[in-house]
Amino acid sequence: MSSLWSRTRNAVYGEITRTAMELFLTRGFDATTIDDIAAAAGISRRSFFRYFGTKEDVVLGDLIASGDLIRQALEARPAGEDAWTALCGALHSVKDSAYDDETMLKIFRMVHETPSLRARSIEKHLQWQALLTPEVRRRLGADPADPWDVRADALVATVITCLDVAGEAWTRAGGQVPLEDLFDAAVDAVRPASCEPAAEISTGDPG
Amino acid sequence: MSSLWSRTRNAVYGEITRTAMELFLTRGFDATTIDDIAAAAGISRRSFFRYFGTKEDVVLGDLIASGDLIRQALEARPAGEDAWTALCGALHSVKDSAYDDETMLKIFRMVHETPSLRARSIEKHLQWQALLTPEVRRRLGADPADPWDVRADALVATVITCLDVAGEAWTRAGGQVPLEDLFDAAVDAVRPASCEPAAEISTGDPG
DNA sequence: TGCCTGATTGACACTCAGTGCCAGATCGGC
DNA sequence: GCCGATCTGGCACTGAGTGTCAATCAGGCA
Repeated sequence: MSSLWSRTRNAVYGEITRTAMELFLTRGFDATTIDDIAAAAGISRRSFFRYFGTKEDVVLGDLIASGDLIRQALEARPAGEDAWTALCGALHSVKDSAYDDETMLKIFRMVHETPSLRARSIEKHLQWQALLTPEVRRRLGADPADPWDVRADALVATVITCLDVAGEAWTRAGGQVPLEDLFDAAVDAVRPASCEPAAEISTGDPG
Repeated sequence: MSSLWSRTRNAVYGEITRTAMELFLTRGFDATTIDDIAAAAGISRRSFFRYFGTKEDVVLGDLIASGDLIRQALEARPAGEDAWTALCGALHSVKDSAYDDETMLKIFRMVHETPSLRARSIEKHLQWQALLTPEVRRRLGADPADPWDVRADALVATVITCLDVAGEAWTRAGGQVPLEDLFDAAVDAVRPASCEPAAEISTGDPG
């Protein structure tokens, strides 16, 4: 039952996020203390930590949630599709709305320029990797318990890294170029279209 | 002149590293405070921070130094070589000696299991990327100021990611397989040998 | 309506990382 | 032996994050 308790909790969660993001974007991430956030949101310092483990999680909280969406998108891909194509297709489903493009650009820049945020963002991406690897292993026909088989890990990590690179270039370019295009360019630089599908389960007729 | 001042400094630096690493590996990274390290090394708490910016830097201090070695190795690669091959070759020159394999395994595991260490390790790798990208851009013939060209960034980030994946697999496998082999396997999974050299400056005779 | 249980909250105290400041010691050159 | 530069230790401070405890409040039950 998600009655008053959890509804209140969600409301407070959203309120903290809104308040904190506004402070971050105006006076900067490091210059905003948790006392500032708590005071502005009308809660106690201690309560803040009951909603967010760290200050960084306020900014990157949605990231881990979208990791699960990507996993679902990956599993929904056609069964015969090779792992690389499926992975790229699934990553295309990352649409962090909830913010307009200009705000998104500010947030990206902030994450990019703040070491602790940058690091935590990458940690989240590592969690994505753990989420996606099993399905890729399955598609590659790899033994799930074989620690020597690095193919799936390499593929997943690479594609996510391409997304990172694209995001970085997107901020550098001031959001002038669609993120998708940059992602595609990064992916194509790593594995040109001329490449035949990497490791495939088999039985596939070429084409 | 690197006379007494810097010689003493280097000696103290090494002493702190040795002492701290011993504490880390016995009682754990998080369970070791900087006061512990300072006391064991016979210096003041304040002086510790004159040698290391953070506690993590004691463990990962050599990493940033090897970044420069990789850059040199990359620049020393044959001029005609395609960027991908040159990058992989340069990465092979990462040999963190100074520790035996068993100690190395413990350190890897510690870094892997400690979030703050993991994060900082990734930050260092980002610094590697910034170091290596210019040379790769040069090899690709990219405009140094063009923020839209993501090829070099994608290539560098991918190869470094492969090294990460290999390192992770190496710890999972208990160091049973040479790190180089795992790295090669990861690289080959991303871009099979059947691929033709990605983006090349040109004029190269095939071979 | 009144009570009980469980989850939430705020307040206080605490540890620890990291920084700024200042006085004293120490080395190198003169 | 003196002087400037550098290193050192000690002190105080901010800020993140945690443990604890009493007070509060929703919901179920008689």
